Amino acid sequence: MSKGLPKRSENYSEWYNELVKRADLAEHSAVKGCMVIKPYGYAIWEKMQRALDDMFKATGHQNAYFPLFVPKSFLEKEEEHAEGFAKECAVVTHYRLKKNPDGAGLIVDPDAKLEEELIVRPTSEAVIWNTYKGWIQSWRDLPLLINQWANVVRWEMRTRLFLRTTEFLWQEGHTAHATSEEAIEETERMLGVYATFAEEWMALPVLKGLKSANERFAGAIETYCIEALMQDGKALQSGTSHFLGQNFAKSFDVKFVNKDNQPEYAWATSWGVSTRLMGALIMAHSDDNGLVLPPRLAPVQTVIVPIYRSEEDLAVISERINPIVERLKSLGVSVKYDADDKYKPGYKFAEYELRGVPVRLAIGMRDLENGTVEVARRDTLSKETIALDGIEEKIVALLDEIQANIYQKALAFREANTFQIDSWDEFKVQIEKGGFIEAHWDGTSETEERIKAETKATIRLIPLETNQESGTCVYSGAPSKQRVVFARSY
RNA sequence: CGGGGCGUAGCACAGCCUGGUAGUGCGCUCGGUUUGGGACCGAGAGGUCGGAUGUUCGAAUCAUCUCGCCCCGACCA
Repeated sequence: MSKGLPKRSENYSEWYNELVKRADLAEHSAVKGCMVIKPYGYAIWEKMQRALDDMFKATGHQNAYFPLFVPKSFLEKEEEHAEGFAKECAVVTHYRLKKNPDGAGLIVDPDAKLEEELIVRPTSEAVIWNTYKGWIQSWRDLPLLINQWANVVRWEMRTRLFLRTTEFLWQEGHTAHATSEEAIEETERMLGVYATFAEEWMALPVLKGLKSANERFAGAIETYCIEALMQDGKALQSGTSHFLGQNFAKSFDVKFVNKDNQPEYAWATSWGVSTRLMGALIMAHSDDNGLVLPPRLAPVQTVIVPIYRSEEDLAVISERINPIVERLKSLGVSVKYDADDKYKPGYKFAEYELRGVPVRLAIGMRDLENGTVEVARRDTLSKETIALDGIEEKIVALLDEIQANIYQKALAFREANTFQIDSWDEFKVQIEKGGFIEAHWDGTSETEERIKAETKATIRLIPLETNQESGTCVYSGAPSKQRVVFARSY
């Protein structure tokens, strides 16, 4: 048992906040709304980055880097885009400080006012499409498939560690294509990459779909998304992929000459996932004892704790364990042998549990005599004593089993918390309990807004793969062609 | 922006109402005993009480102002 971690059932958000801090993932910084990602949390993010980056490269993308600052005039060019982000921009107005002539410290030098304000990027469409103007002339320059790993700033009113911070880390893909069809194909391809990553690496089942017009990215023709269900019954948008049409090409005058020697505007996509995925990972799997990490993203997949009374005992145990550590490493398992004398085994057990290490081995003199080892798995909290011989292969198999089990558990949770609702009364009752609600919707923004105003539920997505099933809108009673997914969300 | 809370040792907090030697737990240092689910004993080190001003013989404590952070809302691709 971990000391004093709040219970999910009693106060979910306090549980989340405490867990993030206690598991050493992140902490609040001295700067409002901004967090410090600590080494253990960053190690998980790095594993996510690595896996995603490999997937981007495998689908033909290259990394590049664009400026942190966006001149205000660039941001203004795409009107909807500008309007969508205007309310949450950090603005640089000066470039110099000076000694305070009236006292101690520094003041902003009034003589150092910028001619044009710079916006700290909330996203990079503007600066990137301004750049693409110089890169794209001919159909031969297309498709242009670029990704950037970066930080962005969105001045949200209220923040939460990982889920919504003023500054956050993400990747943003920005591609340019010769045809609408190609761009849509790209948009859908990257949504698929995100879904695959969520399911295979994060062990997080996600729904794929389209956003309604209200929820669409500012400046997009169509926004695709993946949505996951958290343990408190709220939805979390975990990734988005946008078909931007020719909006940005027109705003930034990015034209190419096609094979018929005719000028055309390029077609665009953008897609991103952020450190918010860390929040999804934490909330989807963890329990009242702490973090539960899927093995594929765990910085330490297996920890080995020796139990000993004397230095001599430890030497004997280490002699037996060291080759096992080497063998595990050669099998690609990230393993830590924790022979640190500073803490007792009980402390270590609790600590590794809190940090979500998938597999823990404990071995003492008693085991050495019996040729056994105690194997504890984090996902089920179960322990068993098994033969030490051949332990390496068993661990490799066990890690796979845990990865699959965590996914199945999350999937079962989502299925148990997905409801088809056909009456407004039932809708209002169910939304209080949480979960995904599949209901008919008449397709109008007005209805969507009224539902939101009355229940705080939003349309999370319009499913991509769905049985076309006609019905009547759960709110207005007007005809509907398919069910959409409602939920309260983060 | 509204509501609430907090700012005192590295961390978590008490003390404030009723002004008078700045405390407790964890952590840290040293010594010893311990080690199969967060060990114990002993001895130590460590604080401009967020900041400013005022009241007072005297302010962590009272008053005024101010800065900052957190939580709940509103907001949010």
